[in-house]
Amino acid sequence: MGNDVDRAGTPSPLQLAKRALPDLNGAMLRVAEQILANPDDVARGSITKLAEAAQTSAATVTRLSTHLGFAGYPALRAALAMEVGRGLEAGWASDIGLAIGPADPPEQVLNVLASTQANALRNALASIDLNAATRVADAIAGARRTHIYGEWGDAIPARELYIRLLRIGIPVWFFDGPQSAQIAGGLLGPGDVALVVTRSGTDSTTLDFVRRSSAQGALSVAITGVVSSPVGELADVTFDTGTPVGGTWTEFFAGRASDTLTAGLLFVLVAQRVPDHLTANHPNGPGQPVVHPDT
Amino acid sequence: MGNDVDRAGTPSPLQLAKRALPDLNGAMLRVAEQILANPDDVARGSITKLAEAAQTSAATVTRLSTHLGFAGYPALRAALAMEVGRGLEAGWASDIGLAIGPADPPEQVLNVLASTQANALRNALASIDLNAATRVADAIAGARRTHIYGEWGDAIPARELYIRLLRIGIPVWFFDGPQSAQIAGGLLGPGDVALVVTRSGTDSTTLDFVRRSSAQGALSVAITGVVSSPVGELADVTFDTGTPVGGTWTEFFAGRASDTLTAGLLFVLVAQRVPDHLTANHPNGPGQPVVHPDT
DNA sequence: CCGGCTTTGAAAAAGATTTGCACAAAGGGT
DNA sequence: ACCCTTTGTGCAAATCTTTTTCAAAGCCGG
Repeated sequence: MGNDVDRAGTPSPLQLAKRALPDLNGAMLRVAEQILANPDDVARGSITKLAEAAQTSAATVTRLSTHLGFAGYPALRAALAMEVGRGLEAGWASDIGLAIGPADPPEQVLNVLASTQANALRNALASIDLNAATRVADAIAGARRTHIYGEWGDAIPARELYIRLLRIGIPVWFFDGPQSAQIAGGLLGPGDVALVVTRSGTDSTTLDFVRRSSAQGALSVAITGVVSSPVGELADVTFDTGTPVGGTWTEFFAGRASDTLTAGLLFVLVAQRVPDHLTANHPNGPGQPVVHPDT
Repeated sequence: MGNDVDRAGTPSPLQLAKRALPDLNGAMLRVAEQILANPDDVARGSITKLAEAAQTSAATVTRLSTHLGFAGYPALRAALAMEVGRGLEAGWASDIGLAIGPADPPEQVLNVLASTQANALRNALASIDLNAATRVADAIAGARRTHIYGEWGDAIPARELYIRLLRIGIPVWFFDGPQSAQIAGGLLGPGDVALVVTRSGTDSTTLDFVRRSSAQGALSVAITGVVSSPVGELADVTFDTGTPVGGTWTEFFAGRASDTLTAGLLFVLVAQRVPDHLTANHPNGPGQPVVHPDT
């Protein structure tokens, strides 16, 4: 997924300029230096602005552009703008690891929350086992019963998945709490699915539910941040959401985001396997999305 | 709302175009669709190429550019190029308009889900009014009662905020359903806070709750995707989460992500205002996060 | 000091972008 | 039904940007 970015069409103007630097002198050198000094302004401005900044004529800028291998100045500028955009994205998501403190200003809190979660999404993208997801979606789509279990905060993505599946006609139930774990586990049988969300993978009642479900012959599925945790040993399928557990705010929000993404993927895959008549007559109209915005 | 802009740097042309889509028709609509369809080509081409592709004149393209809030076509093109660059860096397509189809392979589903939500986070980053967030956090931290209301899918971020605030000792309750709307609204008084999550901003029972709460003198707060909706008129504070409502899967997931981010921000700001003794003795240890990972 | 070579900027030419204007279509009030 | 305002559109002129052309200026080995 995330690889291959580099040779995606346009070459990097900054690298080209830097590499050409030793071979340049005079006016062209000044232009190249301007580009390297503040690519952001160059990407937004015109050729005359750049020429003035480099104390030369527009003709020289055009010459440098073709010298670097571009079709002309507009081509260089476009490539430059894209590279600047890449830099923005990279810088934006690199705030991770930054903890939120009690005295941080709102602006920083929001920034860290957003970038942390975006980064968590990217990690999840690389970590989620798609074959397993396909297998689980098949199982849920064909199951007599699907029971979803999640405690406290883990109930958030669990419940979200529950109401979404419910909406498209899947025989699904949501449970939490120790008594529920016993009852819900006992009700399942072969061909059924038991799905739990547990960030730490160690919650005892959640493990109890998994154990009972497996004993009844159901397929047990866990969404967790720690594959090597007890739930990873017990469950038939364990999803690594790509974000390990941690004690800081940032890790905590990141974990929730990645769990939610995993649950969202499972929902879409199940929805794709549901007969049209169950999903077609929603307010969005047939042919349109298989899910109502309210879900 | 006037604050934003700075945090996000250049505004996202794709997002702006998509948002303006419903208000457009004829030639301008065709231009906007072209931009959304292949931003990559547009970022590299000239105004006349785009005009031809949209079967219109260059003048119309200029008009659309200014209509979207840019200084002119070059400004739009530069911003577009940067956004395309961001997408390249992140390893996913910058296609905001991409929808999930019933037959898409799991790999693509996951990719679109993740990229859509990441984009939504960035949009939320630019849209959320931090002054309003500070004001609401102050109100919740000092309120006698805080009531949170959300129906169906909107209950997900609402309930998440509820259990988090509950965990740190805030006198908070969660409600949904018509009867609850009446009762919960009537219980509030001056100095209290009524907070609703409503993606569309039009749900009648949610509006009922807001109306009753305001009548009792409570501060009413709405997290929504449509500021110009009924709830935007009624509520004292309305948060624009940066993702408008829409009927496609991608817009739907994006909306949830941006609402959740907004709710997360509010939680952190409230937690910062809570006395240490309520948050210090958690398993994470004092000095460390104010919230337990389970929350 | 001279001729060939390269580099450079000025200016013309070509192209891109904006603006002014007239016209046509759509909606609203009488 | 009529007129009037409003809005959107394309054409064409005007402005700005970009490329190309061309001559002048600097450099270097004879």
